Amino acid sequence: MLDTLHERRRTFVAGRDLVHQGQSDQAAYILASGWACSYKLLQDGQRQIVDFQIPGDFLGLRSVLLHVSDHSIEPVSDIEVTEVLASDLLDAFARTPRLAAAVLWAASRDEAMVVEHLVNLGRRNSAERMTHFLLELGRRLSLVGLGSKAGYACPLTQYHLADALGLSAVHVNRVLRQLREAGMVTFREGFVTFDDYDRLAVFAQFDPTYMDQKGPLLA
Amino acid sequence: MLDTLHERRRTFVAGRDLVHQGQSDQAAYILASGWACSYKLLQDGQRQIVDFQIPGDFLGLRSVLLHVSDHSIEPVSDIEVTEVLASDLLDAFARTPRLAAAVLWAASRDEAMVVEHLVNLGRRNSAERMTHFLLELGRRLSLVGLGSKAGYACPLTQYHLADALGLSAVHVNRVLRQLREAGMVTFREGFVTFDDYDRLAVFAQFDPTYMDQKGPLLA
DNA sequence: CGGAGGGTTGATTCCCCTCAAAATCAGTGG
DNA sequence: CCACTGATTTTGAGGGGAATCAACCCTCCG
Repeated sequence: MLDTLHERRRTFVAGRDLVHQGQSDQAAYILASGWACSYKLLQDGQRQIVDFQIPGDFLGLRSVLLHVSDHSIEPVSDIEVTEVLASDLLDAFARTPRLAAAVLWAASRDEAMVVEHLVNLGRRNSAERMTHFLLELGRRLSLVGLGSKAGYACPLTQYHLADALGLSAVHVNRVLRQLREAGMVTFREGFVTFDDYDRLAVFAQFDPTYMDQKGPLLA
Repeated sequence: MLDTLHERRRTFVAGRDLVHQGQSDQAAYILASGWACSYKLLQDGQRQIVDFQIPGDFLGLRSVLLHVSDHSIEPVSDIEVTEVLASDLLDAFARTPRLAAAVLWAASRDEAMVVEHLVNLGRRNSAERMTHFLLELGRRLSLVGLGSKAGYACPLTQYHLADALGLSAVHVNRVLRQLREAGMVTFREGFVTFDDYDRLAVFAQFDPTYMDQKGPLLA
């Protein structure tokens, strides 16, 4: 069923937005390779990154369901996606209720992720926040074979981290140094290396149950 | 269709959790009267309130869809709810695809709300954050006839505000005083009064488009 | 070879936290 | 009717974490 949806394959270059805040009648995409991020801009130019998307993730699902996009999406690296037209998706829901249930499950999982980010911003200090973020990303990448408890390749800049964690880029740099010198985690030259995974997990109170869902409910 | 789901009516007293983090196979509820809040606890005892629910809102939808609850729900005041059993909801999805689409839309709207809270925590200072929060609540209450641009009744304590906004209760108190003395908004004795709505909206960069959705897409 | 993007470091400032103590208020039982 | 208790709000003093401002470095690339 899903295969019939995989329509057009497209590529986008790093830095040029796929979706703009306020845009309507948008298509959704499934990310085939590369990384992207979804973010919101404030009027004064500040931005908050809501989440990063890695291969296998949906892009812009909420934009389709709400008819209008409340956020922008930027490719972090060059990316390949397969486009899913809104109309096709809706038709598929009507013909295959279980697909709707599956998408509902996926949307809930996304929301659980955003909720955990909210906790991260609201109640953890900068070092815990950074650690939790890097661990979460590692776990997600592991699930699709792109990482392990040793580490992973990571195309993000320190500016990306700052905008995701609600910190300044300068402070991100200091926190990374602190974590590196403490022998906990190293972020350098496009790679994240976990120097002491277990200590990191305790330090950040990292409890991954919110991302390890059993899969869609059996309707 | 929805009416057949409205099963048991139940009441809960303020302060005693309806749903516990980690609980599985939970029912969902529709809030008939009173206020509730969903929150997550950290191991060190801090808590982050994710959202408040007001009459008409769904409670615990995500818990049902994910089989297990990643958050707790506490009644802020005494509340009345109607219980919706998970099994009934799933049956209804199978029989009425449009209902699934509608619930998917509702879930997306909830997520948009959480995303805005994320921006609030990440990129606004305490006064802007407070203002934005009070405006959002006012708008939501207005939609169900419980508020206006003049203000609304609000059962929250300053501790609730602190846990929702990622601040300390002491600082919440100072911010409220500051806003009151600036002639912008008054939070007192269970009432929020907007003293200068337009100035507040500009100050907090409050753009309510993320909550004014047109309704479920027509499948 | 100049420029842009990204990373690093220091000095200073300030927002918000923590600790501490009162004041106010609602409920409760004697 | 009042003493007592606990929850909530208020205010002050002091400290610290992160922001801001300002350089400087490096690498890559047209």
